[in-house]
Amino acid sequence: MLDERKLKVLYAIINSYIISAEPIGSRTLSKHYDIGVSPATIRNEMSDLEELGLLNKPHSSAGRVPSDKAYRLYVDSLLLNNSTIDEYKKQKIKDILISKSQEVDHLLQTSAKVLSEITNHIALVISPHLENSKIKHIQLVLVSDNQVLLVIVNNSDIIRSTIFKVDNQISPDQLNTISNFLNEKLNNLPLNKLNDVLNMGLLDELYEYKGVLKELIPILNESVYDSEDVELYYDGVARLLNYPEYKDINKAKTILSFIEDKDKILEMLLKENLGNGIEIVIGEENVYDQLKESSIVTATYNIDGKTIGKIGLLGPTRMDYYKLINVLRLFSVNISEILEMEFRK
Amino acid sequence: MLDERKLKVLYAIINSYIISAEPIGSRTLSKHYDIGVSPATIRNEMSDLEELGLLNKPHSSAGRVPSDKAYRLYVDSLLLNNSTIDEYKKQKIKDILISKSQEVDHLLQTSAKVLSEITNHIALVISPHLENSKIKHIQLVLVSDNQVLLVIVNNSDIIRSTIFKVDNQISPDQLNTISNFLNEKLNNLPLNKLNDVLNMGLLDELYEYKGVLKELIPILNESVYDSEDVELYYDGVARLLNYPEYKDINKAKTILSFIEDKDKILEMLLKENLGNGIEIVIGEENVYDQLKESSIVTATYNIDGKTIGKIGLLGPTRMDYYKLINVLRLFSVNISEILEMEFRK
DNA sequence: ATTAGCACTCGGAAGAGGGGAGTGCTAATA
DNA sequence: TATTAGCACTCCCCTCTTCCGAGTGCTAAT
Repeated sequence: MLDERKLKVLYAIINSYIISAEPIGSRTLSKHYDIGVSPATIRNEMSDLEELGLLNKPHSSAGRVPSDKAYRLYVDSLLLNNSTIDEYKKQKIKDILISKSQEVDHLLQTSAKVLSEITNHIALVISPHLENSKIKHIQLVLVSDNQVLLVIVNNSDIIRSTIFKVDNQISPDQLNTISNFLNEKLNNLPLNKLNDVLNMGLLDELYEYKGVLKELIPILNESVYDSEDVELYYDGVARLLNYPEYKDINKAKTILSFIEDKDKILEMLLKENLGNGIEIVIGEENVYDQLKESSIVTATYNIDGKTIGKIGLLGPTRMDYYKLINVLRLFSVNISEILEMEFRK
Repeated sequence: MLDERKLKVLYAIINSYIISAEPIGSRTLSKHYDIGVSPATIRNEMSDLEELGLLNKPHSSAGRVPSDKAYRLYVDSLLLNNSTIDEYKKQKIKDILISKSQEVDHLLQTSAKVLSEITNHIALVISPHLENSKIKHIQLVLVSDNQVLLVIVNNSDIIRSTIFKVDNQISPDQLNTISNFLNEKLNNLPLNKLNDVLNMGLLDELYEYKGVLKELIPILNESVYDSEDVELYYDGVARLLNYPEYKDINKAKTILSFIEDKDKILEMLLKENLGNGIEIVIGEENVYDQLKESSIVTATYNIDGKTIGKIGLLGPTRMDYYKLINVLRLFSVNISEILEMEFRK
C-alpha cells in the first residue's frame, strides 16, 4: 500500500513543510528533492497519498501539505530508530544545567529555559511527582511560642515545609520526641501510603502528644495530597509568535491562555501514562480543543529508573520532530543523572 | 495655560481613547461628550493642546490621540484624589485571596491571577524582600549520614531551606547545639546584617564545631544574597493580545519576551524606590526600550508599614489608570493585611 | 470669541487585473 | 504498463486604482 517511492515523496513533503510552512508542489519537489521521477509521476503519487489521507490541499491549485496522519506515520518511524545519544552535546547541556542548578527548582526552571532556547519552542517541565517518592526525614521545629514548622524531606531531597499553629504550649524537647517518633514510624514510607498509616492508630502509640498529633495529621495529609505539589515550569512562550501558524492573534491567544491554565497543563501531562520514553501527540489527536492545531512531544525523567517527572515541547504540528525527540532524550538523561548524582547519598 | 475648557477637552479625549483605542475627532467629541461648544472651537483647543505636546495626530486627517505627557498629567491629577477604598469590594477580594492561600507562595500567585482577571492586564507580583526582614528561627537537621538540612524562618514566616553535605560525620545532638547557638546569636538579626555578624569572629565562639560552621557560613550567606531570593509571579500574559496596540505580532513578541526575562523584570521593579504607594511609568518614560509603548502601574505591600514587596500591572499606555490604581490599592491593603494576619504571632 | 462653511488630506476598504504556482487529464513514449 | 510531456484550467495573492468618509485648518460671518 505504501511502496518506497510513495514514502520518499511523503517524507520529502514533510521535510520541506517542516522547514518552510508552505505547501509543496510536484515541480519544486522534483527539483529540490532527489526523487528520480518526473513531476507528473510525483503528481500521481501525491494524488494517491491524498486519497490515503496523508496529504491535504489548502485549495485546488496549491501544493500539498502533510496531514496529522502523515506526521504520525513519520514520527512512528522515527521512534523506531533508537538513536544514540551524542555524548558531546550531552555533556555540554549537562554542564549548563549543573552550573545553574543547586536546587531542584532551579534545575527544572533552567531546563525549561535551555530546552526552549535550543528548540525554539515552548518548553514545559513538571516537577517530581511526590507520590512516587518516600519520606526520608520529618522534622518539627518550634519557631515561636505557638508556631511549629514542619519539614518533610523526601528521598529526592525535595523539601516541603509548612508552618502551623498549635493551641497548647509545647516545648522543643517534646517536638523532638515527636519528630523522632515520626521518623521511626514513617521513614522510607512511600508518600502515597502515608494516609493509611496515619489513620491506623498511630495516635494511640503516642498518647501523651495526642493534641499536637491531631493537628499535625491533616497537615501532613494535605502536604501530600495538595495537587499543587506538582509544580509546572514553562519557558519560551514568546517563541510561539515566531511561527506563521500563530500569526493569527486569536490562535496565539488560545494557546497562551491554555498554557497559563496550570491545572489543565498538569492534567494533560499527567494523564498520559508515565511510561518511560518519548510520547507524541499530534494535532487532532489532542484531547483539548485548544491544541488541535498544535503538537506536543514529551519525555520522562527518572530516578533509579522510576519515572518521576516530565519534560515537553509544544509547537505547531509542523515541528521538527526528529530534532525535538533527540533534544528531549538528551535532557531526559541529563536531568535524571543530575537528580541522581546531586541529591542521592 | 491650561484653562478648564482645555482640560475638559483633553480629559474627554483621554477617556474616549482609553475605551476605543481610536483617534477622536472634534465632531464626535462634541456629540458624545458634553463640552458645550461647537466642533470648530474644539478644533482650536485641540490645536493648542497639540502645540503643548499633549495630543498627537496619527496623520493629518485623523483625529487626535493623547500623548504620554497627557497621560502623565491625567494620572498625576488622579493620584491627588486619595480615593477611599470600597470596603465591600475589599472584603470580596480578601475572601478570594484568603480562601486560596495558605502559604505566601499561593497568596502571591493567586493575587497575580485575580489581579489580571479583574483588570484584564498582565499582572506582576514580586515576593517579599528578604533583606528587609529578620531572622526568626534557624534550624539544622540531619537528614542522612552526611546531609544537613538548613531551614531559615524569617519574621514574615517565609521559609528558606537548603540541603548541604558535610564531610565529617556529625550527630543530631551536635547539630542541635549549633542550632541553639545560632538562634541565640542571630535571632532578630536583620538578614542584611547577617554577613557582618558571620564574618566577625562567630567561629571562635564555637570552636569545636568550626568544621561544620565553616561549611555553613557560605551557605547562609548565599541563601541571603542569592538574587533569586525574590520570586516573580505573573499572570495574564495572553490578555496582552486583546489590545489592538499589540495586534502587530512583533510588538506582542517584544513584550512577551521581556516578561519572560525574569531578571529584567525584577531589576525594573526593584529599581524604583520602594516608597509606599502607587507608581506609574508611562510609555516613553520607561527605561527599557521594549516598554516604550506600554505603561506600568505598581503598588507596594507592607508588613507593619514596611514595604516588603510589589504588585503591578502592565499594558498599553492607553490603560484605564483610574481603575487600575484603585484595584492595586485594594490588593495592596489586602495582601498586606493577610500577610500580617495570617503569619504573625 | 465662537461658529458655520468649505476645500483639502489621507488612510482604509473594496474591487479589478495579472501573474504564477499548482493541478488533473490526455496522449505520446519507452 | 508505467512514465512523462503537454496543456488547459484553477485559484490565491499581489498590486494598483478608485472611492468614501472622517477629520483638519482656514476664512468669513455671527
